Amino acid sequence: MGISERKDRGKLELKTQILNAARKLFLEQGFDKTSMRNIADLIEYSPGTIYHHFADKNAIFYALHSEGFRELGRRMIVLSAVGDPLERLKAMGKIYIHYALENSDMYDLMFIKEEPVDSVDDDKPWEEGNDVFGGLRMTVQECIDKGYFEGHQVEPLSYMVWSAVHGMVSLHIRKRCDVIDHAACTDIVGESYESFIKLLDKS
Amino acid sequence: MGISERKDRGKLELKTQILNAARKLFLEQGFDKTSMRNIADLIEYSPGTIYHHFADKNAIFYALHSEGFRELGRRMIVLSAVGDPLERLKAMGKIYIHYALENSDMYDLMFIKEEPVDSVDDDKPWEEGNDVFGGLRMTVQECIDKGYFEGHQVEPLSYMVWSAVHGMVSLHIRKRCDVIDHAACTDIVGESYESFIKLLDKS
DNA sequence: TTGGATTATTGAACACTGTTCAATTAAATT
DNA sequence: AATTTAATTGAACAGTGTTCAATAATCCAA
Repeated sequence: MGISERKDRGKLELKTQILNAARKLFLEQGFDKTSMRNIADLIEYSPGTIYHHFADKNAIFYALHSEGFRELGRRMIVLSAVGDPLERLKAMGKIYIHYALENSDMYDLMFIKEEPVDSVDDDKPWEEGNDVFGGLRMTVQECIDKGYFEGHQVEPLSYMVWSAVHGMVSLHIRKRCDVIDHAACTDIVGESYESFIKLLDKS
Repeated sequence: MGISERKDRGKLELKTQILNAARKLFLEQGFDKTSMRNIADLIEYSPGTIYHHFADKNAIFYALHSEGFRELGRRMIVLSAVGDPLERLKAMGKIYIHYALENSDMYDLMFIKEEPVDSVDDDKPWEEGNDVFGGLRMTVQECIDKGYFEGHQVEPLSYMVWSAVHGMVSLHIRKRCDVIDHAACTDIVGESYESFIKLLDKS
């Protein structure tokens, strides 16, 4: 079956070619302004060819979106070095925020954009998100076990922490934070997260 | 000038006709799936006519988005009855969340969707948002004045509070909260907000 | 090596999109 | 009634995602 191996390799190469072109164009000009023809032009194939490797435009960007989660997960690995769960939780938020602000287009795809309905099964909903949130939930649970956050439940508390950091970065990415007084506050996301940490420390 | 009055009235009527049709279609099928021709068909005018009342598609939905802010502001009026600023702050969040979940498409337009770059002047950035955030900032300032939130600054703290509620509702609207264990938590946004309030109360 | 079956690739075509603009119709003014 | 002004049209433009019959390239057995 040496032949079909080469076949698979060739196919995979084109698939990654498409993905590379899509990523390049997407990071340069955003999702909406990246057309299938743009991608096809860049890899010098006809538009129709792409559809033999991806069901539709969403499928391409769903693949990229998965890449983003792998990278985010990779950045979270260093957290295993942090013993105290509350400190780990705080560091987690910092990593999350850094990733989001450094890769805002990717973050957009991962957490802000409308999910393509077709690409998500009802049975296995959003596996990538589950991995990230699972890590958060575990850390929050450890905090509770150690006596932090008295009177809180793990599920709502985890969601709240996630919401706080997601809110900060997504309002920033979507430029809704122009309402902030820049004289009084240069790095609104950073300082806002410090404010949040102060709340956590008092609990 | 009785004639030009009638003229203005007629023009305004068509303008609101367009707005009504746009709102109806938008709430039924969303922004992207609502086309200019759809709107034109509904009011039985040609597509070109719309462009004599609105610069482009964004202008129409920017007008709707302004409506949304007026409604949200209207709902905030009852807060003047709440004397204690911390209680007022908490009630503010509740109203915000309720509005967002009841009018999720509108909220999408107001806080999640990419702002059309052209519709925002650099000098007067996002007036509507300023009004809402101004109310939040004032209440937070009052809290600080009364001795709550020791060691916090008004600007980052306000942004943090806003981020928390925005995060909760926007993750919910964009269906990113499927990662939550529904057995342990039926109303994730509500319970998560309760968790947040507990943090505020301890500060 | 040749012929037949597979597979990959093409590019035209379809039904849409937002937007523009010369031509037409309607209304108001002189 | 004639003329000016404003409102309205619908075809046209350049683009979109997607499909599909036709073509080109490849592989495998005889």
